[in-house]
Amino acid sequence: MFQFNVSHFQGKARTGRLSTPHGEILTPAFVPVGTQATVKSIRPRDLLEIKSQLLICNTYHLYLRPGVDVISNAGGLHGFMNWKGPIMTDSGGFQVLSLGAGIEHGVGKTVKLFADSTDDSRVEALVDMKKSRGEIITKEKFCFVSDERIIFKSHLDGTFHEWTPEKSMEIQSKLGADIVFALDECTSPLHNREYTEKSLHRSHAWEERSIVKFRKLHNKAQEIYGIVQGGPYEDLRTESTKFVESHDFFGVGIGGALVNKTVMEDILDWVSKGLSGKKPVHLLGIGGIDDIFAGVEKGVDSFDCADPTRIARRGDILLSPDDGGTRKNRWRANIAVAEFRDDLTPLGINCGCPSCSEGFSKSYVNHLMWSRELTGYTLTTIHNLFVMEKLMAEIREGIAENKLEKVRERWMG
RNA sequence: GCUGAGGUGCCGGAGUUUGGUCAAUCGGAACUGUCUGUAGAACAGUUACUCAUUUUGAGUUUCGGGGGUUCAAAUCCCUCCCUCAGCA
Repeated sequence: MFQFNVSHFQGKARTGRLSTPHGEILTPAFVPVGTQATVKSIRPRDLLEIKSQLLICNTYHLYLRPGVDVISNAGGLHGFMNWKGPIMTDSGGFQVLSLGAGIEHGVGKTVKLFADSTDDSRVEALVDMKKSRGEIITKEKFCFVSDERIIFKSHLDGTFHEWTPEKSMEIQSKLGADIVFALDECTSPLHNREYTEKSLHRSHAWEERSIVKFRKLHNKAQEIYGIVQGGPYEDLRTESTKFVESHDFFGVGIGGALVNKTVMEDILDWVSKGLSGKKPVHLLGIGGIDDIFAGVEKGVDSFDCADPTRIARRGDILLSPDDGGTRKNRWRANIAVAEFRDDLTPLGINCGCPSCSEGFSKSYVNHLMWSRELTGYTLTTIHNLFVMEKLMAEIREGIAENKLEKVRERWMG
């Protein structure tokens, strides 16, 4: 049922086919984020129309609401959300960061660090600086970690929930995604070497418990990815890659990789050296257009990212090179600003996405955004995901024809 | 023409009774920035001018126009203009 076959290589970049019980995924693939069993503001039929192949939903959010049994009784996520294609579920590991140290450190998973940020003294100096400016501390954490378990404090109602790797597996089994992730701890870019190393070994222990539990569940309709952690430290990344490769994981996830752009490329480089090449590789949570090229060229097969759908709801539309997207403008334009109020051209003049080909103008979407009208979010979300799919299709074709550099040149300049 | 109610920053709208802590509460809007396994249809900052600046800052011109009282006026007095409602 599960298979991963590479059909072409160009260097480390590769294109292939990932087979799951709910369909095949052409790789490299972009994975829209559907945290709460919906890609916000659009329907499964919209996803089909723009040729999205695989979604990622979030175990933590769905466990809290509507609850695992509701989804299980509906026939799992596929039945519940009426998306018949492949799905992956995150394990809750990211919430360890986003609800825990992320709040404590006052950062998301990215932070503008120095190029040589593997130097702990400089990272700690940055932490001190952020503390002195009052950018750190302040808010209460929602997630607490120990070797044995995670304790979440629900962001919805404040109730406490204990999670173990075993529990994450049980929940993910009931949710019924095609691909599940082992429970890990995603570390903050502001964690030091000592903590990151300790955390890595804890993640490995959790991942071992995850796979033992997962195999015991004998759920043939699912497969599991392990996750490489290790922060910005080469030896830890190498060790972690070896760990995931040598265990019975179907695929490899790379987590916590976007410390900053420079370090991310280093991390991808270190990890790619340790990969056997047989397992599909998913880069967790990263999907900037430049990041995707960086990942593909190191052998990454799939990317999920909340950014295209999130910025869509703010009025930022993605621009392919056909519509003036460049590295300089970060392939985007904000359609909600006043200068577009009278612009009757489509969002992307040369786009061809459902929103643009139906003729919805910048002026109209500007008005919808300005008025907070829901249709606006739908139109921009469809547009942005379409641009991502256009990018991925070009990348796949580029690799197949040994001209990836031309695709890169077209998008990156 | 009479009577009454008003004229405040991009807009709406506080503040005027008890002059100072008012470059002016609050809301909207705009602009800028942030955003990458979604506590996110979010958040932060800016929105009179000049200088200084890591911060606290200093100065100038502002609350319909003009004049006055006062150490000090969006707030008090005089006068003019304008808007709205009712009555002629």
